[in-house]
Amino acid sequence: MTAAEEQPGSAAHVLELVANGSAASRADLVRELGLAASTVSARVQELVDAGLLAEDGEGASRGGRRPRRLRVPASGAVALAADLGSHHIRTGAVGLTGAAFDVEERAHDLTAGPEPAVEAIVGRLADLAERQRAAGRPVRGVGIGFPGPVDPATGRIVAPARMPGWHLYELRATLADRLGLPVVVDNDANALALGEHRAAHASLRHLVVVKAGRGIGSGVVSHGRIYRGARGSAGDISHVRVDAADGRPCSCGNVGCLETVASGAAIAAALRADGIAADSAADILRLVEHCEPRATTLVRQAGRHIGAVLSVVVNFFNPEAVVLGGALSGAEPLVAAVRGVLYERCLPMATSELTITAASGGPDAGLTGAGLAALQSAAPAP
Amino acid sequence: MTAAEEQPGSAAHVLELVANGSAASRADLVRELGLAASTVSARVQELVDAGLLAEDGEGASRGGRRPRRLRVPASGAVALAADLGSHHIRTGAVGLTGAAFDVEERAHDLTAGPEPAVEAIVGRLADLAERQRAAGRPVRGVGIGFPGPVDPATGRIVAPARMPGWHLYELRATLADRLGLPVVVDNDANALALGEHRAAHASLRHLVVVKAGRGIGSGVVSHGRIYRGARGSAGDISHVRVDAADGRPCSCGNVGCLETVASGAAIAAALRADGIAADSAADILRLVEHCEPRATTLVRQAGRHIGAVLSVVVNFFNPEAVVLGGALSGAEPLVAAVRGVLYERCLPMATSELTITAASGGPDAGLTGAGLAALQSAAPAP
DNA sequence: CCACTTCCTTCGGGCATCGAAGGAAGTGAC
DNA sequence: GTCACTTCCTTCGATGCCCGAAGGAAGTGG
Repeated sequence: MTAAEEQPGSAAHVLELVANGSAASRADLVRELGLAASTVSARVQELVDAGLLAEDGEGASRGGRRPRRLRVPASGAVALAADLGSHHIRTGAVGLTGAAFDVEERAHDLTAGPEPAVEAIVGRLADLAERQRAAGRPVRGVGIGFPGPVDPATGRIVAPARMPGWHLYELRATLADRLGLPVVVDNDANALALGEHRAAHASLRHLVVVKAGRGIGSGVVSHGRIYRGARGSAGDISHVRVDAADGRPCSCGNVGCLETVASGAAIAAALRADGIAADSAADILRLVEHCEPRATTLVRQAGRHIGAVLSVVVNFFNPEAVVLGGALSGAEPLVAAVRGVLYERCLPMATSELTITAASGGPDAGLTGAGLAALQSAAPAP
Repeated sequence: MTAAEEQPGSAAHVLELVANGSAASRADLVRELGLAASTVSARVQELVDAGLLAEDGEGASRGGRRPRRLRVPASGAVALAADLGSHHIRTGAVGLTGAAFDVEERAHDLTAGPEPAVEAIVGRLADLAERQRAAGRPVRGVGIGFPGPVDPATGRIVAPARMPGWHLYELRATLADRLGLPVVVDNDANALALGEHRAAHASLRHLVVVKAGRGIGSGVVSHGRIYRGARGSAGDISHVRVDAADGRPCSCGNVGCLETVASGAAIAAALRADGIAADSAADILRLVEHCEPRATTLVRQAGRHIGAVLSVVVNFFNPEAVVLGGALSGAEPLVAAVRGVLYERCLPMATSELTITAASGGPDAGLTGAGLAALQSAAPAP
């Protein structure tokens, strides 16, 4: 029932099923994987021998012998992860279960260019690596979520809006070099999508995860994996033209983009124009929670615009769920507006079994996703 | 370089590579598949023994021994195919190469309900089967392209607009029963997408094929295969709301859908309202070719509306190509308008290597796709 | 306590693929 | 012409993955 990874019954796949709770015993794995019991047993044995999996007492009987429960050992491997925002760097260690340890967020202005950002990231992650190793957890790799387009094959940043100096920056190579670990760099929305998929929707095959914060991004899960499209830019909904934004110049160089009316940055700017102090998405959220009417109106409007664009996506892509993440997804009016527009505009066939929900993975979902991506790409062999 | 089918080196895959011209010898197959030469040889031998593949003289040397050329034998298996339109039934036999034989189109009003349509289809296909068998070509199955939503798992028609009596009709089961052959039923746009992909864009992985005729549909190829989404309704762009259609009631029960301003039916209705006789998409095409200004304007406008919707799709899905098919794609102004809007509105990253083109598979592309789908689903073993 | 279920392992065997080795046929330099 | 080299394809073990049968261990429920 869970996302396929690589081969249907590979070691990595087994590990994932145990880590995310889909399977807690060999018998569960047999049911999930559809492989012969002997095959599963052999694979589990390998993983136990390699220290990547541990037996952990017995589970409840289902009418026969009790299963021997499996779990990922506490001393299991971790990946270091960093979730980069335009104004912060969030770091942490992510285990195979998707749990994040030792999470820390610091303010940092990414627009100041790549060098200071790399210094900050390397500093934080090197400390983190040391602490993890001291705690007996081997560090397998590094995952980075970057708030802009990333070429997934090379780990290079491509033409990010509003971040001069980053274009074609070799972020993966640089970090790999500095940290001496394999590094995976992906778009932040893709990281969030991966994290949400694993944390809350592991059984779904087709999923759209929207990250609504200062900017707007989306990550697409198709057939249980991140879908990137031809050039790696799939999931962009930020620069779709909407009529309500007619003529407004966008950071992408075009005019009338969704981002210019529905992003956190746009809402904050509109509030400031009305003399209401607001800078970040968190500020907006606070205003909405305090029932500031102007903020609520703007957020609801943003939700309607996002919903209008998503209605095309839902009809076209026919996902099983639309998950709203990012700071603004904490605002109920936004979620309600998106829901309303989608149910009103989309085909009944596309919405009849569609889940529309705010992200449930918490503030670490993006971090988790970046870490899981790194763990996944690192070979599970010891 | 070609679409993956099932296992990377299955018999069906080998057959497909030879059929579509990607490989003409065992050595080519080795290069395409990345398998060991011995493995490929064994698989080819099986297919030759089964009569599904034949040796055909020798090819050109590449500096060593000449390869023994492989081809699909003329007496190879075919599938019967039917491409259903709201007002016609087109039938033919499709070989593994994607060539269609014995094609015939008859007028038939599908809105009259399923029973007369089934009679017409069975009549035509039974004749066709007899002729093919007489010519020594075994008939492996039947593929149907239906102009409405199809549940791909069951081959049932689901809630087609404007076609009372078809809802939940068991088209696959009925035809399989009547013809005594395995039947595949799919949406006509999906069939067209499959046909176009094989005929002209076999090396592309992500592709959107729009069918613009009396209605508007689209078929999506992702990772080289038809993408269906959660409920099989993926690819719908017809019922996206566009502002220019504000308030117009649509056959789907909603208002303001793309279909109400950009479909062949809508254009024809607008022309009739202006006193210009037009009924079918073919009529519109004729008017455009005769430079009737009103028709040209309407078609260009339709292209802009379709382009606006596709711009969302292109940003989100990031395909390698957008292919415009269906009768209206023969109108240059429509293609030009779609191109213009896409290049204007989409992200440079999404369009920089995007191909936007009219379908090249000819009028039989949909038929071919339906037939290929049937051949593909029928096991290649004899 | 006895039949039945579930869980898991051991063992032999099937099947697909691989790589090495080599034969057949061709090219091109000398 | 001939000799080295290339390409094409086949034959023949060897290997590795997976399966199913058989069976032991442990529990449940009548």
